[in-house]
Amino acid sequence: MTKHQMSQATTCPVARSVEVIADRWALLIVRDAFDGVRRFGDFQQGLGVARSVLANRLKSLVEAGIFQVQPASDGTSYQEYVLTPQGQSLFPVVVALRQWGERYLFGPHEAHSQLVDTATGQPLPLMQPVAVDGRTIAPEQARVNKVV
Amino acid sequence: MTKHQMSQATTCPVARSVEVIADRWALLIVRDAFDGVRRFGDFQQGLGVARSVLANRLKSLVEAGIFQVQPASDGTSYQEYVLTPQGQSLFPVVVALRQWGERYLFGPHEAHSQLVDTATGQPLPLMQPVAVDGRTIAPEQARVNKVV
DNA sequence: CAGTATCCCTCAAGATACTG
DNA sequence: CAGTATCTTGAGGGATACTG
Repeated sequence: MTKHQMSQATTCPVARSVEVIADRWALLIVRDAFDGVRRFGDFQQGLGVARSVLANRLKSLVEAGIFQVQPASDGTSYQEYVLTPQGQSLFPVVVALRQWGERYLFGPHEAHSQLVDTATGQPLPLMQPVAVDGRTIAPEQARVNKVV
Repeated sequence: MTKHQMSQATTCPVARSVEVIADRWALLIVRDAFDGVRRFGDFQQGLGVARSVLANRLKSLVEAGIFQVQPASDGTSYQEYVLTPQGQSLFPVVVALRQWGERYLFGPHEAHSQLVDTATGQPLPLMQPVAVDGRTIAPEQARVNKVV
């Protein structure tokens, strides 16, 4: 089954999301965007990705509605890549990945980058599980892919 | 920069998580596991993935500590692949991907699979944002990748 | 049924050089 | 600086056949 056939067929939102953003670079580009990066060169330097690859990914992400291109804010004639509302809605995905990584992929005393509240400047531990209607839901209480 | 070099260098939890699970199949395998799938053949049939690919992915996921292999519960001599606690902790990631997909990758009347509360049998809309210390946090209030 | 082994092939990724 | 064009390489994925 090809990717395209799959995207036509699947009724699973997880699968569709995976097709769009679950690749090596897309999520890191989005992460950097949340950190304020907007320019091609800054993405490129920060990620260490080949220019051609970055150009392709950004194009895909624009087509997917995650980024939009707009004139540079500093008056130069270049472009900026900024998250659309749809792209900003990926925040919980990035946070969930971050929380999981912090918890399982680092040693107890190993340093890692942290989430910071831009209002207070304080680090946000952010270790609460996803909440449903004000209560916490554990994996055992739900089935992820039940078709109804 | 190779993948391995990257895994040694990065202090970003998002990047480490991406290395482990952000590929085309891994997250779908985890999704199916949350839906109760445990056997090789069931994963294979459900995903439509090549056997060899599935075997590789499952091996990687076991090595990463996301799945563990255990004797089949039905008395046959085969194995079952079940999520470890670390693997179950990917629940928020899968849910976040699901929510985003539901919201942006489906038409208003297009059917999709849903999350179901196994206790009540009711579908869970699950559209609340990630909570921090009991309050809701919006993307604008935080930086994802600030190193502190 | 549950994998493993093999072959083939496509595409993603990197490097480099070039253009506006 | 911000891309585009081109080439090469290698890993990932599919199909098939084989084994316990």
